[in-house]
Amino acid sequence: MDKFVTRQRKRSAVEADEWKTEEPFKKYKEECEVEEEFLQKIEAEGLDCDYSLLFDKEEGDHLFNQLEEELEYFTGIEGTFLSCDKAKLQVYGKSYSVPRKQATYGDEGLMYSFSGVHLLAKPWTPTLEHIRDAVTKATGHTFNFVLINRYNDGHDHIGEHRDDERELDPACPIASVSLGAVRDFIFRHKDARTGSSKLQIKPVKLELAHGSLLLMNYPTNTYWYHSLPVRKKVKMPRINLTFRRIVKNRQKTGIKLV
DNA sequence: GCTAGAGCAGAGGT
DNA sequence: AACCTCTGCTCTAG
Repeated sequence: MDKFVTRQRKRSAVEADEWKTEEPFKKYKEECEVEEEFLQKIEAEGLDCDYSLLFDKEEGDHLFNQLEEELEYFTGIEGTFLSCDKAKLQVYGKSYSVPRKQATYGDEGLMYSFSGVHLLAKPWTPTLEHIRDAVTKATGHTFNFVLINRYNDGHDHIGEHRDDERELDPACPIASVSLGAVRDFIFRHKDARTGSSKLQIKPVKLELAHGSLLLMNYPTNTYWYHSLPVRKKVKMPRINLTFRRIVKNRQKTGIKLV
């Protein structure tokens, strides 16, 4: 009797029409911003995160626009650039387009690896340095690398995964900055993914707002998988920046560069 | 307030 | 770490 019915009655015919286009996103965002708390501790068994708003709307909008101009995303693997604007990935013997766009920036010579692909970091841009320094100021941690995922709309997503611990400094949290569309973000404990123990540990669901910072502290990444699921109602893009500290001598040896 | 169809979200197999 | 298929839930028009 819910919320939806009440909302429907309040709305005029004009508003109802707008609701079908971009309005829901704007209203949703406004609601979220009002309700947002400054700092939120998120805890569960082996999960330790801090959520806060790092940038207000105005600054977030500015940074988003700057990044849209500055960033160069990977469009292919093994040095082959495809006509399609998204990179391809081999999964179960089939080739798929990566359902998002990715870029890596950081200190000279650093590399990030996943699914057998090795991505060489591009040099920091002014905007990325600005965001990185803001995160350092807020957290007290320094970072030498950032992985950027751009989700064009609610169809773009990333499946459940953990970040590769072998090349990360475990003492340094992973700092995730969100700009643009609000998206759901889900943590699931590794033991809750199969069979009997499935019901014991519930997933932890968050909404990541425009300008927000999510700090994933140790040992979160050891026990919990995370994902950004499909949300078809979302029509706007989101840029996510995950700042990390990579330990050089633990890096896998690169065979392929992009 | 109820019902049925459409569309979406989540889980498992590949 | 991707898609496809199946199932069950929610939304919404009538």
